[in-house]
Amino acid sequence: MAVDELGQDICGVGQIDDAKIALVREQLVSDKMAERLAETFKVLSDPTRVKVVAALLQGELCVCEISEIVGMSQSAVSHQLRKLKDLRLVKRRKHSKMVYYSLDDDHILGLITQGVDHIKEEFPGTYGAFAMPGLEGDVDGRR
Amino acid sequence: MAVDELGQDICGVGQIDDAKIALVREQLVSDKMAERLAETFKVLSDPTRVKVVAALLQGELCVCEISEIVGMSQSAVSHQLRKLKDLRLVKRRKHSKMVYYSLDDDHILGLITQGVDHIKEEFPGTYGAFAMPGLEGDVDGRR
DNA sequence: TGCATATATGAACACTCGTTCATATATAGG
DNA sequence: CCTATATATGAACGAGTGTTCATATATGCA
Repeated sequence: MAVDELGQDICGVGQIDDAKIALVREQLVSDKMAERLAETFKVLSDPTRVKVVAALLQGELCVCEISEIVGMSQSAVSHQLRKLKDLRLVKRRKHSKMVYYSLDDDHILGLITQGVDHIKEEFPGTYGAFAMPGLEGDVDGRR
Repeated sequence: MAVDELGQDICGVGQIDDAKIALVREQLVSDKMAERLAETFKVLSDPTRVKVVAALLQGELCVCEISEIVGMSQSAVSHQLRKLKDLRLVKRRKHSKMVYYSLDDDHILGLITQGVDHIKEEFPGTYGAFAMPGLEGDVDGRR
């Protein structure tokens, strides 16, 4: 039976509890993976950064273009780009005075796509233009 | 040429700027979608919630089982389950005194899978057991 | 060299978040 | 009824976040 760290009974559902919990724990993500997954999702947990990433799905852009597109100050965008870069969602390319940012790998598109599909299923409705490569879904979220 | 709200030139890269920015903006996610995407990712941006979701990938669990599995207090888990439920990542089923939680739809597995693939590409290495359905990747992240 | 422009960054602020603690609600069993 | 158990929740605390503002760095051009 499952007991807590004080040795008291919890969740009195029978004697197979311990085995079940041990089994689930065995198959669970490691602490390190859970932490890195959380970090990765956290960097996409801000509307400004989502917009930046969505804009970059269409190709590389310099900082001031991104700033114009998402409607935020150059400083704010620069701070956010650093976070995206630290978590390796975007990479930089310098050319003369400008710095061009682009997506670092193609799992980013997959993450956004899964997120969009989830939202369209849970909150059906139209969300405006969203016809980026690989995301040409209709309003029902089917493709 | 792109100008800021004061009418000053920015990003002096030529006269096609305005058109490019307008084009990217047209294809951009809507404000509402960006907000909802950020909300969805935010709920996965905490290691405790990631572990809860990962545990539920193996099937439904009651609160005290989840509490045991992730090693957190019943209260903390209950608070987090509410957030997961508000964002419709999990759903509840009551039976006598217990409440059983399970994943709400199958995009959640997709989100975790994409996240894991991204992490295994950016930070190669072993992350312990992670052999949940659909996630039987080797240490290189290939399948 | 000197000035303008593109980007980065540190400090500071209001705001949000996750946990703990205490307590409330609900159900089962006597 | 009363007690025990499973879960939910409000308050409060420290920790962290995103923005703005001022300023620093770096590059291009005259």
